[in-house]
Amino acid sequence: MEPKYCTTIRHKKFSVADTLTSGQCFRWTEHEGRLCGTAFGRYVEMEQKGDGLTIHGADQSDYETIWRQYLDLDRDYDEISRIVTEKEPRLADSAEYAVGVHILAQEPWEALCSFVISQNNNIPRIRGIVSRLCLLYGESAANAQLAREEADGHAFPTPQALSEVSEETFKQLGCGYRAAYLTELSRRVADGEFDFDYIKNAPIDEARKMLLSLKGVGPKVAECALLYGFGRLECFPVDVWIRRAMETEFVGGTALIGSEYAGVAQQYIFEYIRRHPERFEKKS
DNA sequence: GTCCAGGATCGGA
DNA sequence: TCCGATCATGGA
Repeated sequence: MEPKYCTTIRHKKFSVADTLTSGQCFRWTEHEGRLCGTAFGRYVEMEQKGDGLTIHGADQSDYETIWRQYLDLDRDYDEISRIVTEKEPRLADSAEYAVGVHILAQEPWEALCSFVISQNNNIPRIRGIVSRLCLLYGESAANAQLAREEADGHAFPTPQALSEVSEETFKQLGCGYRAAYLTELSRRVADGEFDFDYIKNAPIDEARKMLLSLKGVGPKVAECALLYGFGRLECFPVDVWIRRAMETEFVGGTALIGSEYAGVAQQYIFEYIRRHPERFEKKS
């Protein structure tokens, strides 16, 4: 597929596969070693060999204006790893393990909506729901015909598009009790009640308060949306897995919470758990 | 059949 | 303020 853009990754430990399959977003699929999907209206396939990254379907302009920021390639994660480990030495294993995972700069609406769907749900099922929403209500990317899975070639639906979907339809698509949340959420956002650019730059507690005013958005979903969709790296989402880790590995709390890169540390912990689930299985 | 998942809401103490 | 029940759904 043309065009394609090749670059050398500065942060050599970066892993595009680990980053895109780390539970931050629910859209990318892997085919023959390529990560395939649509963001910002463009369908691309990403391929990494060592520190070489090829983005099939993107030209230099796309790279500079979209993918470089989306993958957070200009940030020094070695330095962040050092900073968070210094603040919390018990994190050293996780940080070393997961330093290849960057925090994605997703579109705010997609992150917010995806994590409303994620509540009390599991990742495969979340991915299925998101995929169906994209296929049915998301616009086709310009080169969507190249997509290996049809839904991968569709953008995440806009708030306007979802505001026209009935609650009953959301249920039929497997959203369960979250259907009512999606209905109200997309209507309020489509009505312009939320200025995402304002939330992006607002004082963090004000940003939290605004998101928490949405039905279906509690503390965890708000933190995820802020971290993955609004670029607020200090946010620290606590799900059942992180809670278990706090009860075993980080007894007594951690100085990380509230610090500048708490969200990155959280992602390192999550990644560590994800790769060693047997160490964190639910206690009976 | 039971338990669980990147939880939030609600009513009652 | 805090706590338990409840909320759909599909996989283990």
